[in-house]
Amino acid sequence: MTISRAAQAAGVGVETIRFYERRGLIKQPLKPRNGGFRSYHSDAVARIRFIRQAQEIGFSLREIEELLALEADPKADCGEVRGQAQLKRDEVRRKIIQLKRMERALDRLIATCPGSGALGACTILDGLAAPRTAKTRPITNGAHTKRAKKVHAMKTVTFTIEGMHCEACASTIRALLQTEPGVTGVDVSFARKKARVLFDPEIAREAAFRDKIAKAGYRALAEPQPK
Amino acid sequence: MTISRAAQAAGVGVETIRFYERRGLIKQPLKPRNGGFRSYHSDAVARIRFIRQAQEIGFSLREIEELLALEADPKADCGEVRGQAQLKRDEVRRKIIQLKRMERALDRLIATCPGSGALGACTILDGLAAPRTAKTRPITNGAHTKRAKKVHAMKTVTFTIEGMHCEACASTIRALLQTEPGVTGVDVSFARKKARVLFDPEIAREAAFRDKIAKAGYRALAEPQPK
DNA sequence: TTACACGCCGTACTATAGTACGGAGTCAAG
DNA sequence: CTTGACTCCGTACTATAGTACGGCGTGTAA
Repeated sequence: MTISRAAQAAGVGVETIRFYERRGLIKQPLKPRNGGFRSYHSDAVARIRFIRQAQEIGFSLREIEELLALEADPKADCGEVRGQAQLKRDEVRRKIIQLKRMERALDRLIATCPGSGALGACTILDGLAAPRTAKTRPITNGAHTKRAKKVHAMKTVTFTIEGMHCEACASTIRALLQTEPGVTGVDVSFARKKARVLFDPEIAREAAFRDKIAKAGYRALAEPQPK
Repeated sequence: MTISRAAQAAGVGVETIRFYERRGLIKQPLKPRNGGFRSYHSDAVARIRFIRQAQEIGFSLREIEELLALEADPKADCGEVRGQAQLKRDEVRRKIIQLKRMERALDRLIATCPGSGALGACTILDGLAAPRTAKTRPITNGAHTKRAKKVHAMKTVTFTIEGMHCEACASTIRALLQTEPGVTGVDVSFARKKARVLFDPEIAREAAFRDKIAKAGYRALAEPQPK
């Protein structure tokens, strides 16, 4: 197999193979002494494929080099390879958590940017630049904690919303309310000009909903609550 | 706050701050007209921290620039900012999907790796070198192709495996066999010391299974096939 | 047999994301 | 008022992961 065939088979460019050879990731086949072109074995293709896939899951060429070195080492232990993979996985997991935080921040930003009204403080910075992740509160010793899984009495409140001019506005308000802590259900109707929120009164406050809606440029009028 | 204090607070080097300034990611505070050093506000620190965290989760500086642009100019047309934010959110979602894929791939590798023992049995290296998902076969034009969706006569073969000493060994063999092209089903029982493989005889060969199992350090004895 | 596509090889270039360095200016403590 | 730490600024260098280019040699097919 010529280099271009091998490149094709492995799904990379010819130059990339040469680059890997230079980097020592794959060994260059010898040129036949009677002249002619180097011949690439399908093993080389497998190796290149390995490199690419390992890269895709986040390994750098240096790390891949180490992995490949382990493979070549007859007394290497499989546990080592496994350990590398675990480290990578942890890294990936951390990244996913961060990205989710960012996604939420963007959701919030999108929600608070209704297409009209002041865009107040943007929340992307808050979303990520959170060295203060309040979640990291000290873990109290289970034996001492009194707080049993409390039965929450959920509450519903309905607002009449003024200022919505399309379905998008309703979406905005929906998204906005959903980001409030303690809120478990939201139903906003553009047609009926209503927003209904199901929430835990021990966590969320009605006033916060009104504030949030007002900040987005709408007016929320609390309805007398039936019941 | 001087630049070195800001750098310290943000956890980067002084040169990095200057680099971000040059790149336009953060604006350089003005030098006091009466001479002296520039003064950095804690907002700048927050911004730098944001940049770092966004980078960590896979955003390039260019992308971060765009993210930060969302936060800046509050007088920008809100609809535009919203649109940008939505694009960014989609990007974030794509990143999450990609990372989850990586995580799953790593999980698979970790799960099937016996965790100790000779590398011959390490399925990570095998798993990564596997000719990725043959799904990318060229789509032949339906009208011209003669090859109707051939009815494959699948075949089953059962081996008696010697040398398995725990369930993990069974997993290893399972994973190993699953990577073989043409294999559509694998059932390995540690208790019964058996491996059953469902495969397409036009693609896979029984000998290849035995080889692979042997390479992993087990012995596979073909059983007489009950038709 | 001759064209031309490919192979070989070295060097150079790209982008991203910093780091390092050298010289001049500035501040603040001893 | 000197010294040392720090700032400022531009230029240059580093690593990673390739990609491109130019000149030459070679293999194959018309």
